[in-house]
Amino acid sequence: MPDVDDTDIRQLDLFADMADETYADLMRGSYVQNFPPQIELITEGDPSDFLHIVESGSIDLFSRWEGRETSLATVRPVSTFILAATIRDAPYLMSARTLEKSRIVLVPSQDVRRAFAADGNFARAIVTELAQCYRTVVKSHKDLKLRTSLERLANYVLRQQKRRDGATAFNLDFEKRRLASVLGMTPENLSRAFKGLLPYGVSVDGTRITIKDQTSLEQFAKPNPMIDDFSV
Amino acid sequence: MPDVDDTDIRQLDLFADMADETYADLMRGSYVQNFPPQIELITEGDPSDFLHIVESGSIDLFSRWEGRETSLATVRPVSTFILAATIRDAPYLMSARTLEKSRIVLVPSQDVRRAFAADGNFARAIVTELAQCYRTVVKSHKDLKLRTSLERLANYVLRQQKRRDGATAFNLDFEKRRLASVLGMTPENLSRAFKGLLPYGVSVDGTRITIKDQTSLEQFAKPNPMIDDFSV
DNA sequence: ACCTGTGCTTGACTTTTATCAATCAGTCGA
DNA sequence: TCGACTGATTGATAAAAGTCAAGCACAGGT
Repeated sequence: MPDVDDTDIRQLDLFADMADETYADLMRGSYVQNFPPQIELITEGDPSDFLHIVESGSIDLFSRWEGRETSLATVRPVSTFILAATIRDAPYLMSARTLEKSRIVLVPSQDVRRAFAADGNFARAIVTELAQCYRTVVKSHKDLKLRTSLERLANYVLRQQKRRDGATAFNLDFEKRRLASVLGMTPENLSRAFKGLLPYGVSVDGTRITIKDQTSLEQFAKPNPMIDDFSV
Repeated sequence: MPDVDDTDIRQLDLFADMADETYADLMRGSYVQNFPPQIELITEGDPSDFLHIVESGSIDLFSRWEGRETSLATVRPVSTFILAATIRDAPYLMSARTLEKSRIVLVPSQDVRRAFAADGNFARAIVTELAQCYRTVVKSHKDLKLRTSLERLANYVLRQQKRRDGATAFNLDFEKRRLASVLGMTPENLSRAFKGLLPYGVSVDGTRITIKDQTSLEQFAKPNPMIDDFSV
């Protein structure tokens, strides 16, 4: 893998404690590729031939069924996706597409499984990563089942704000229709939901969100670490 | 752990390949307890002091938020729950209660983490288990986001039928209101949904489901292995 | 056999969410 | 500068799901 600056990758929790030899082994069969926006990298149901690592850009994980489609998550650098399918040697459960121009490292799944069997530290790192992924999905599942769309949006706004160190104004980092899909609603409804947050001091201008009344928003949203705190 | 017949447990994929010594170590600090029905074993947000293993009975994993409550999964013997919280040493994300009289093994989380660090085979077994759990939640998430409640019910019926080796009639194995909660709807709506399946040859008498027109039901439900096949 | 409680069902109604159609706003390229 | 396109918004309407209240059915205890 001569053309990849793999220092970032080596630093990932997943690989950091891996033996040098195993890491070199793993990277030997890997390759890097640049993809334009809106390219479908993998399709659910396909066999999991590669573990993917996003070096730059961003990836939409989504799923289709009977003509419907929903976004499940966004992957940002530097992290991996479809680890579970790779480990279980099972088909991908989600499809993935680039949202923007993205640089992806492709690691053959067979090599990952071999490294997993050979290197205890790697196996342990995978556990931590998977446990994290698992807990994240459980949280979104709770979000979806326990809250109305307005509540989901309110809490989403608060989570974003936290990511921006509490700024009272910030820009959404993706299209509204994708946000709608992630939150489990239609674009039309997202528009209306934003209006529904006006009484709680949230205003929207294009892609820019402004929180004018933090207290009021929090009182409405009732954020809960067991759903909203992605670090826990 | 003198009072537990642990042969079942030793057979679990999670422990099968573990070194004898590590296993003995792990079980030394564990204990078994019998619980009556409807006992809340753990509450979300609490620190994860024990890994739980269901020896007999059944467990409801659920979550509460602002007075609302939803069931997320049912755990049946012999298997573990809350593995992810234990491994990450993070608070439980779900609450758990006994549905019936249940026999539970409690393994101190610290011991599990120690065994995990010491025994590579155990670490690998945990990976497989977690990957499985993760994929299961992703599937229910897709079910919830991509389907209407009628479609979810139809596919649920088909999944149950599969579990009973394709029998055309079988009994639901839990209360309808809990089924409603699992499927993300109200009990009233579940009643109506069952009626909605009548045109597709599904009839319900109390707890007994009869499938009279398999083809018609499948045509409506459009089951998909990437959502409904729990073995994949 | 008869209460009594619990869970299930039903009907009427409300709220929430989706759909369809039209319009608007901003971007990009000719 | 002007279309042409794409995504966002709005309004009207419909469908889906939830709520509330009443009635029913069955099981368990007396």
